Amino acid sequence: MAGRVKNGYDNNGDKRPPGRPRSEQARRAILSSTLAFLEKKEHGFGDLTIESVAQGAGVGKATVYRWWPTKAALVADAFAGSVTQKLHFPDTGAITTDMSQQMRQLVKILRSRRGNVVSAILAGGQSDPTLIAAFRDRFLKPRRAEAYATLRRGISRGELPADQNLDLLLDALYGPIYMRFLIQHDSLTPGFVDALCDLVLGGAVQRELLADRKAARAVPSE
Amino acid sequence: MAGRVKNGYDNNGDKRPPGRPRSEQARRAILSSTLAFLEKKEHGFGDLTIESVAQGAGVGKATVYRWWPTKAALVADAFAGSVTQKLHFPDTGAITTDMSQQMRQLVKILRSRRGNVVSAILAGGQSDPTLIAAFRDRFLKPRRAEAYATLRRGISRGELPADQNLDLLLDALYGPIYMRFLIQHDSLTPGFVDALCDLVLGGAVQRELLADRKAARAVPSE
Amino acid sequence: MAGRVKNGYDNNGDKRPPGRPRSEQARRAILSSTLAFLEKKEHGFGDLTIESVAQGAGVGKATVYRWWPTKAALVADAFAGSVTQKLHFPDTGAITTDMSQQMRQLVKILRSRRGNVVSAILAGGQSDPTLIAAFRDRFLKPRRAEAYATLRRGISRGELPADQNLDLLLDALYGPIYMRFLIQHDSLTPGFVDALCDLVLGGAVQRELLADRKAARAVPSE
Amino acid sequence: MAGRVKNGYDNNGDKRPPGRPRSEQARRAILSSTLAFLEKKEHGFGDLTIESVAQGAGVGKATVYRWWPTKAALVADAFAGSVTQKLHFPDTGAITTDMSQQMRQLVKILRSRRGNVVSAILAGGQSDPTLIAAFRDRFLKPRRAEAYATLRRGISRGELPADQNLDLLLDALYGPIYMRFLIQHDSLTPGFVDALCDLVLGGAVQRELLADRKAARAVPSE
DNA sequence: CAATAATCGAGACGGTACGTCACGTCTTCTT
DNA sequence: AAGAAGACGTGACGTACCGTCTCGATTATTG
Repeated sequence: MAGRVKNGYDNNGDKRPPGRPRSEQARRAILSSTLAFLEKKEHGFGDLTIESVAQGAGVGKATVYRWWPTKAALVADAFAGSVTQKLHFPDTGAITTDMSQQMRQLVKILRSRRGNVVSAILAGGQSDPTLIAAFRDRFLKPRRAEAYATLRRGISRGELPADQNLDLLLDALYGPIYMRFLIQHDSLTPGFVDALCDLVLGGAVQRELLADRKAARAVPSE
Repeated sequence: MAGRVKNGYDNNGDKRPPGRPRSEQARRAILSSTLAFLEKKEHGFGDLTIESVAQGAGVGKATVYRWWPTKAALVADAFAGSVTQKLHFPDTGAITTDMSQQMRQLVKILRSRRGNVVSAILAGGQSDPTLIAAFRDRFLKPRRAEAYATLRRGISRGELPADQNLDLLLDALYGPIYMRFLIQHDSLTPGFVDALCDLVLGGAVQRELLADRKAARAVPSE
Repeated sequence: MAGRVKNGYDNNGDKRPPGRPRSEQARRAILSSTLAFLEKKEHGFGDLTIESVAQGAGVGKATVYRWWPTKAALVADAFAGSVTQKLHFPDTGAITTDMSQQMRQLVKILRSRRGNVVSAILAGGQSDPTLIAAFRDRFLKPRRAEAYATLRRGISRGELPADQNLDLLLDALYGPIYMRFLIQHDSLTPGFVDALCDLVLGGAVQRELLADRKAARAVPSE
Repeated sequence: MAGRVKNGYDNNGDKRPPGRPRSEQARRAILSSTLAFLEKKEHGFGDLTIESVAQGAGVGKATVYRWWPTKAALVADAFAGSVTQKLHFPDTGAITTDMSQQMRQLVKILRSRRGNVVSAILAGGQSDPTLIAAFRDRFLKPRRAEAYATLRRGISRGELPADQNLDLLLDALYGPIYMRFLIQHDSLTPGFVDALCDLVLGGAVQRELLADRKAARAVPSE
């Protein structure tokens, strides 16, 4: 988003503007330098300085400012570029395993150095709305789209009720992960992910079974 | 406990240290100034400057530094002092309403100006472990203790299975709230809280009922 | 020479260093601001703050610190730049008038606002060796060189003995001026200067006459 | 002077004020601490802090402020109390030796650690008139009084002309010493003192001889 | 092939807040 | 009352980055 239009990378017409073209090498060095900084455990969004990014990239400060209007835009770009990592939703035939496998991947990322970048963005986003918006738009939304598809598969399989509120369900699944990630009051393990899936999806699934049963019971009595 | 021991307010011996005693008025003014700053919507933890806190409190900068080693310690103290607010768990006889009523109170606080302080602490805590620890110790833990009691009431009433993992259950309940609060991808309404309680607790409750049923079914036919 | 080499004004090579060149305007504003401050009667070296110099020059504090490592170096530079003023030794044909005329000029300067700068340097120099060294090198030595020439003219004219210790003679002439200037126990007037010249140079001159006389007497009559 | 009247040491009436009497021990400790600080080569008047004086004396800051209104008053008192040292004018029968012997003593003091206190006072005095006044009144004047007597002895002995301006003569003798002491452009040795005395007093003495000679010549031959 | 134009690095610029230090005043308990 | 201890509001210290600017050098397209 930020810096995108200005960057001119969408300018896929055949006309190039005059003058020296933007240095792709500098751009990459800047984003790498930003990520490298944020991935260090002792650093947060607030500690990141444009000065150090520029120096770390071997680049003039003005080159950073020329392409990214704010620190948030820079960090958002750097983060977005780093999420090439697949957070895939498999199709195992069971909604609980579909979800838990993807959630395990997320947890793995959050616990890696890359997780530091996420916490930096979420932290910085608390005082910079554009940053949290970037996280939502570039990271959360694309994955939610996939998640919806996965859940709908579950519905069509009859594992979930058709009227299930999917947003609520997804928040019930991912909210605890982000909470433990940010507040660190308890361990963020694969085991936790599985138990969480069982609890939340189990609830929904069983509700379905109960409903079936209720419908069945409506005929003869018990 | 940042600032706590140094503050000497635990010094419950009968001997006062020599020298001019600490100004209780200055202390209060500083904490108030800090809260007042953080409660403004446009401000976050990163925007808070000791300089402005001191000026807002009509106090010298050195007086702030004398008692709080870091900005984080100051904010943690200010926050802790502000949570005299009741976040009560009622005893309505039904676990779902007990929980949802308290969660609605939490949501109300998060959506108030006080919520800004919470987000500032959670944000600041991402790069300052003492700050997030302060949040856990002074806010989260005391409330969790109450929540355990409430949930155990539910177990003794037979609403929840005795082997239910309470930490998991609480994270499933509160995680989604914190997630929506911090990422703001969806609305944080009382209705959301109720639906969330139904989903999560309903899951646990129904599992219980199912188990009963299964036990019952074990005897005659199906 | 404090600040000189770093200033890069001696860089008479043809290559300019990279980056934005130093602002000549800022440099001048800073030195002027410094002089203006010190020339006020109520101010001394100890009262001079970098903060006020910067503000008075309409310049950031960092710009001052970038080029002058200490307050002393700044004051020394400011003073050196201000001594374009002529302190000329005339050639009147008589050593006493040559010296007294220049000394009267010095006294005039010391009694002017510029004198405050001198006292500030001499005062500051008591705890900062580089400052007193700057005064010696940039002010005292150049003038002493001229004074030597003037005195040697007197020797060649036969007004002074050839073996006269010139350093001693100059201290005997200027020491009392600086003493009255700094201790202010007595008035620093042109009349004082003349009487001083008569006393000190008269002593040397008369010694010469006496010696001549003695030599003459060695023959017979007068 | 400063602090004297307030000190109440002149209060030789028989009535003592009620309450705890002033601690003589504290007073001495404060003055010693002050001198000890100023005698260190790296310290000047500007570096002296009341805080360090108090701490060095094992005394509360308020005790210093209670008795000395300014840093200058404190330093002046400390210095005055330290000049118990004899700077005696001997009576050797010859004006030149009388003076040079005392001047050698002065030079010795200036070159000792005590000299640092003198330079601190003269430096501080450049921006604090009360400090330089204290130096004049408590140190310079008493010694000048003795010097006048010594010089008048010389006049009565016929070594100096009766109309000699004594203030001028004394400044011609001491000015060069203070100049070399403060500007440090040349060595401050006993040899320098002797040569200086010869030059200045010799001038006066020879002028006297010449005058005699002229008077004699007024009759006939030689 | 020169002229033009936008980029690059470097780094100085006027600012603002940092965290420290000493100021001179005050408030407490002890002597 | 004077003492020590030490907290108080104040203000300058020297440092670090901010975001902007001005350089010479570089690298493209255009005339």
